[in-house]
Amino acid sequence: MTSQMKTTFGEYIRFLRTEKAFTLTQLAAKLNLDSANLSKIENGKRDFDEKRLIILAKIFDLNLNELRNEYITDQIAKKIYETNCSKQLLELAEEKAEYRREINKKSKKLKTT
Amino acid sequence: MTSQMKTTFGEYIRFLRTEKAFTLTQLAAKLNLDSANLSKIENGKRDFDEKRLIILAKIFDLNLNELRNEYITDQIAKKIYETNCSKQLLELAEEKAEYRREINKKSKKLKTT
DNA sequence: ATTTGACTTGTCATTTTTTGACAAATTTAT
DNA sequence: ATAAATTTGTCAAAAAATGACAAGTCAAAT
Repeated sequence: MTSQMKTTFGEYIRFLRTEKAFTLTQLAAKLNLDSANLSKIENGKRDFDEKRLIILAKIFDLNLNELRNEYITDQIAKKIYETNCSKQLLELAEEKAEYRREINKKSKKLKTT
Repeated sequence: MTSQMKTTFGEYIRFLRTEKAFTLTQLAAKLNLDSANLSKIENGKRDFDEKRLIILAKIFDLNLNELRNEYITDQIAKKIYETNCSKQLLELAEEKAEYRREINKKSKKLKTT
């Protein structure tokens, strides 16, 4: 499995966990989480808290940035899925994101002036 | 201004409002909203509640589906912007959304079996 | 210069959503 | 059959979003 795979983040955690033959309870403890809730996370019934990415990276010796990429792409995928956003609309969304970046640039300039 | 423009949803509402020469107070009343909060919405400091899309469409005589598209692309753009998601990662996100759709299809099949 | 109207900003209580925790049920492996 | 692992349901607590109102700025009109 490469660092960028097309699964949910929950499934990815499960993959990492089973690969190292941890039980839910074991991994949950490391993550300072209840095993029941970790189960829900792996099954996509709850979100993994972004704050725990750091420790998750440490546990499995992963590059934090790559892990974060896994995470944010999952977050956005979830939103795309939930909103039933077509590819065409997604392109528009990307342009709108670009527009937001432009606005931000400009407002930063104003602040320093 | 076409139905699909590259602005924020807040700016779009402001455009619609000023086009019809409504004051914040007037439009807010129609939307059953406080004018102060509508101001925040237009200035991107609060989100527009999806539930109000229906009435917004009525007020400005817009196609609800197109308006909804404006809305969801804005929502996703916001997420892309906030997470600093690159175009490359966005493609991955789209694939992951596709994956979620696949999963969903399969789970529906199981239910009917 | 004061008043008026439109808009913005800050704050806070309320509501809604998310999370953590625990108990109970189900599944899996031995 | 038993034990361990996992899943599911529930509920209180924490966190985030929303509604409401007061106080502020700003511009135009008087």
